[in-house]
Amino acid sequence: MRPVHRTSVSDEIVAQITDLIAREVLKPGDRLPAERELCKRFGVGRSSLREALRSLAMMGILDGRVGEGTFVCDNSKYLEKALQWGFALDGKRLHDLSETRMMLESQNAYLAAERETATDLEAIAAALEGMEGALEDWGRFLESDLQFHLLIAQATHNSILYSLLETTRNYLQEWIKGSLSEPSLAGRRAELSLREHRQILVGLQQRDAASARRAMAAHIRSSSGDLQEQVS
Amino acid sequence: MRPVHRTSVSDEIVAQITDLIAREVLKPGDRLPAERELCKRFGVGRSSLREALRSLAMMGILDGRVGEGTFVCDNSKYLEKALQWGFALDGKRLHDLSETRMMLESQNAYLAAERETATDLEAIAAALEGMEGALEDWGRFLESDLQFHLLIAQATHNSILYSLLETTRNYLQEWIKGSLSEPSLAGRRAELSLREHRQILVGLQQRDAASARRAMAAHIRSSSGDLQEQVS
DNA sequence: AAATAGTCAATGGTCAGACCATCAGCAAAT
DNA sequence: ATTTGCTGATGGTCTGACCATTGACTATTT
Repeated sequence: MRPVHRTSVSDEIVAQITDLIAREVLKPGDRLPAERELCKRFGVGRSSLREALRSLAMMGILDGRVGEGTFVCDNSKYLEKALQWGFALDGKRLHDLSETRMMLESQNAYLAAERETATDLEAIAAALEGMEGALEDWGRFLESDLQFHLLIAQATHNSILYSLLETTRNYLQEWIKGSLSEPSLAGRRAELSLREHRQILVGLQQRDAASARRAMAAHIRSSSGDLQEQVS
Repeated sequence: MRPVHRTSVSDEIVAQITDLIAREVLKPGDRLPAERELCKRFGVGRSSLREALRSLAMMGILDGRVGEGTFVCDNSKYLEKALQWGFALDGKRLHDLSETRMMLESQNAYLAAERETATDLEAIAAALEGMEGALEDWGRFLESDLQFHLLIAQATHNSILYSLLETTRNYLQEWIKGSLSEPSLAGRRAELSLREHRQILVGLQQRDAASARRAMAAHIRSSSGDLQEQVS
């Protein structure tokens, strides 16, 4: 004898729909049949169907619009949305997250240097210019800073690494913004950041992967150091 | 004028419950009030409440058991569950995943060598012995293999890195099992694997982080190489 | 002819009530 | 002390209803 297979109706519906999306029978932007129609097709009640649809909507896979219908969301947001649930952000987690980011950023710089296209480089350089032009505006400066790092991740042409970095950065971003809000420190930090970013860009432009990684690691280390001080 | 704030009932409930968990008012293992009771407290219908609970259950945050109640799941499963949704596993994704794993495993070996406790080392060594004793049983061999890698991740004492590796491994595990099912290749692979694992363990035992990382990278490279051949 | 206002059917969002299978706990029977 | 059967509570599911929103269509006005 073996444990019997217990399956709930809504779980099955979720599985079927995700399968349809994975097999590209349903593509991003597509409209699903109306709920009452789906009930008949699946042979289930509307409650169970809605519990499935709502779960998928909460995960960023589907999007229900009153009076219009239910649509398949853009794929690229899956991982990010999914990751948003699951962090309780205690002190230890924050440290772990910081460490994970360090590792992601360094390796991304390395891979980016190997794989970047001319377009990638131009965009990264533009982000750096944006930082230089926003030395007086801390908010805009941070925005360009974030862009710089995300563009490097994009240059790895690895969608998973990009998603992971995007998520970890998003979590840390608010914290960074808050911790470095003191004007005196912000000025020093901005200049330092700028120098470090230039180093990274040099490494990327020369397509020197090891150098790019080293520069990125140094930058994160110095940046994290300032943050740690603020907190501890 | 500005766009009005549109919020759905179940979204609000999800937000409230996750907030309660984040603030540790609800701790893992705790039992929530019965659904009909929660309806009264939130002042909503049972459908909306259930859509919220079901979404949280699907994300691995809650667990509903018939006749018993709804319980808060163990925190550590958040990330894993969350990551399960969001992969469509096409060819490119598989490559990206493989590359991400390479990076995680290498860095984990490095960090583990720096932070591992005596207990960690014993467990890792035990897993290696398990592999040696299962050379004739491919299934058990792979099981010990997986354990070996997970224990190293655990030795980093970074919960996020552990979760990430666990997830990527889980995705690749089935693929590994299927691809290396040919008996002839399996034997060669097992012996090679064993030698490489011993190298890693030596690095860990000497607490030589750089050496451990190098050995792990070599192992993953050789292992991935065999897999790539099988697929391409 | 064009722009505006009104109508209407379809849709997702919500609610209330009902029934079922399952489980924990307890009492009665063995 | 163990087993059996009962019972109430619970999550899982179904049904039918009502509401607010949306978009297409129609009638009205300019």
